[in-house]
Amino acid sequence: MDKKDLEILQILQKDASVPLSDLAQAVHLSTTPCWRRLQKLQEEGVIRQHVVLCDPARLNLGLTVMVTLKAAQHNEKWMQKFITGVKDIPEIVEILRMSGDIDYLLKVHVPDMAGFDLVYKKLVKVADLQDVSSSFVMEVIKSTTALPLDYAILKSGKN
Amino acid sequence: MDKKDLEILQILQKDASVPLSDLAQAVHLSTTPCWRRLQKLQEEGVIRQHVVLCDPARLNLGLTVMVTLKAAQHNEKWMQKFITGVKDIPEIVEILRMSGDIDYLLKVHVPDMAGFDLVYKKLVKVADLQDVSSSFVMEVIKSTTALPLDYAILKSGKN
DNA sequence: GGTGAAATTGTTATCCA
DNA sequence: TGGATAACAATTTCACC
Repeated sequence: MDKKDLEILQILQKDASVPLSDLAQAVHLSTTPCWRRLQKLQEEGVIRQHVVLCDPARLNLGLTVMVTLKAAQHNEKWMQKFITGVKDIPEIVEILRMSGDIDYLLKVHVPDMAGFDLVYKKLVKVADLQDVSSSFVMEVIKSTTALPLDYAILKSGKN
Repeated sequence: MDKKDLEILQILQKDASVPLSDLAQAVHLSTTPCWRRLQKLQEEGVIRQHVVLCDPARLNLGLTVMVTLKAAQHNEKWMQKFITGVKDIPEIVEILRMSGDIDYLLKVHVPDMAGFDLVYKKLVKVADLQDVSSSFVMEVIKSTTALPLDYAILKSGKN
């Protein structure tokens, strides 16, 4: 990976609908090498997915809730039960296992409080939980899928 | 928006690189009406962006940190200072203003602890903060940009 | 690695049911 | 609204630096 690859990623992380010809021009390349770089980035798994991002408000998802919880038991069996039970709930878009005081942090998209209550009830049925706590998102100040590229390890010294 | 629109979104939220002809076939339509629906979904702002998702690990972003913090002052001036200062830090990919005990929740991507410390120092310089607390992500169990579509309000009764 | 152009495939516009 | 076709633009492959 070199500087041009990062330039390509920078653009595509913001807008993947740009034609290859425009992308190539932006990184001062012709289409073929630019295309080959793209292929390589996908094969290597640097680029994982091509997706569209939807507006939660337009899909009647006006409420975002962050749920923190502790496991009732700390063993493999509990963890498996919890993960398999929670993973397929579509309203839960993110499940992070955390260090420190809290075991898991979940992000939940629902239309409203009533909708959240339904998900909450589903959640507590999955496995024994301790200290379930819900915080509601008042305002999304920033939200991006674009990762910082400044730390990527470059192969060639040519910048 | 009707059921076919949701089917289109369902597919594109997982993979936006499918050719229009395949997409059309999947929703039992020919390319033209499928294309028109896509255009409309974009114009209406249901589809916000077309992006590629990258693998943090491959970009040397091995550490994800969730930072919670309280404002030192609760006024518009402080908020403006905080937001403008934090928004442009590329390692901070998400800033949520929360209800309850904690004022803000941030998501930070960095290579390692040393990298986080640098961002942390940047962060505390921006504005006066109270109770800054960092939790480290041990494992990403689920992470998707695909929103649940079951709550969308359908215009036509034809399913 | 890079270029330019040909072959292939996908997208957009026009028109008709 | 949906479908067929044609015009257009894009991507992928190829032979050659």
